[in-house]
Amino acid sequence: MTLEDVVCIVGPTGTGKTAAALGLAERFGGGVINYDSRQVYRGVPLVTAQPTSEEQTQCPHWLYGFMEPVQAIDAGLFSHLAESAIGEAVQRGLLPLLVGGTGLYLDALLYGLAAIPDVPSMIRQSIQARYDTMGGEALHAELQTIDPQYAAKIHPNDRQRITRALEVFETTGRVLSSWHAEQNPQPRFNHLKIGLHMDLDELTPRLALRIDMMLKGGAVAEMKAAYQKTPMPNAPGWTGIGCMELIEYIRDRMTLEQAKSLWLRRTRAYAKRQLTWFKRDPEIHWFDPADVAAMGDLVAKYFKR
RNA sequence: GCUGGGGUAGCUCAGUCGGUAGAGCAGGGGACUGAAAAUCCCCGUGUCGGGAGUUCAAUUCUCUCCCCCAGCA
Repeated sequence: MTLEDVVCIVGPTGTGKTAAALGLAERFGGGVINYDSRQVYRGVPLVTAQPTSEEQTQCPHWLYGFMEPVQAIDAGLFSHLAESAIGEAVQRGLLPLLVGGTGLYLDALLYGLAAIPDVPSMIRQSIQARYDTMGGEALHAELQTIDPQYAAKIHPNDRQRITRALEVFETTGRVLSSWHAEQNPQPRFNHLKIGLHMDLDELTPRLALRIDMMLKGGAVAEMKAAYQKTPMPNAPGWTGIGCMELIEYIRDRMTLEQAKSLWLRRTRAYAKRQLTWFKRDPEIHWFDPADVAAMGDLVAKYFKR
């Protein structure tokens, strides 16, 4: 069985991935599939920088704004959904263009995940509770005895990874590093990664400008309406940068100025983490974000289209 | 003008019973295998407002000057 061709557009937030994707879609007859963990949520298209409805009419789009804010998404669910979206696009004769910023989701999709079953919420909750009462040191020490290999890789303060490792062990009776070891790293698609490169100094003013544009475009009203429908500050859909700050403002816990400056700082820090993540990926071909023609030439050459 | 509180890292501040100083945030670097726009790790020399005095030694005590804040005039 031959692998499907897919183009992945990567890079930090705010570099113009949407524009590049639309350019490539036009040239090759493509369909855009989202791999951004926050743009899947309904009700906040502006704040999460989803493609506008105008942009979405230019070619078919998948996986934008379809989840309810109370629903949680994770790499496994995403990978599953994206796989079928790719299938649909191919069936329609379109070149799938994966666009987004969640590196983990892209890896999960391209290389697959270990077949770890879902963790029952009872188990998750009890481990969370133990972390709260006993602390990271104690649970890390516990992990050290059951899975020294994985424990060595993570820090006692890393609550998320420690509790994940323990809950997987409790659920499956197997240790996380053994699950990971059985994975085969074969790609599941014939993929080409195109990176839009921009360093932080250049990106920062663009991010600030984008926040201003979002606010001018009605971001507060959008968030207010969405929050009224789902008035839970901790809903999974509200964990995106921008949402959290605007909710604080809406709930009168912050001035708009405070919300704005926090929003920018966190966006910038996020962009930096993305840069770090993508920087180490040798598969990525880096481009000037504006040079869509050069990206297209590489796509043409690589896939002989 | 008077009284009180301040002037310490880019910002907000802690501290030194006298032996030249440290947190949070910001910033820089990094990790990342089912919460990932998450979670986490590493990196801190700065005329301790200026000047003078006491002292072996002052950012720390004293005096003085400058600046900020609050209150009183």
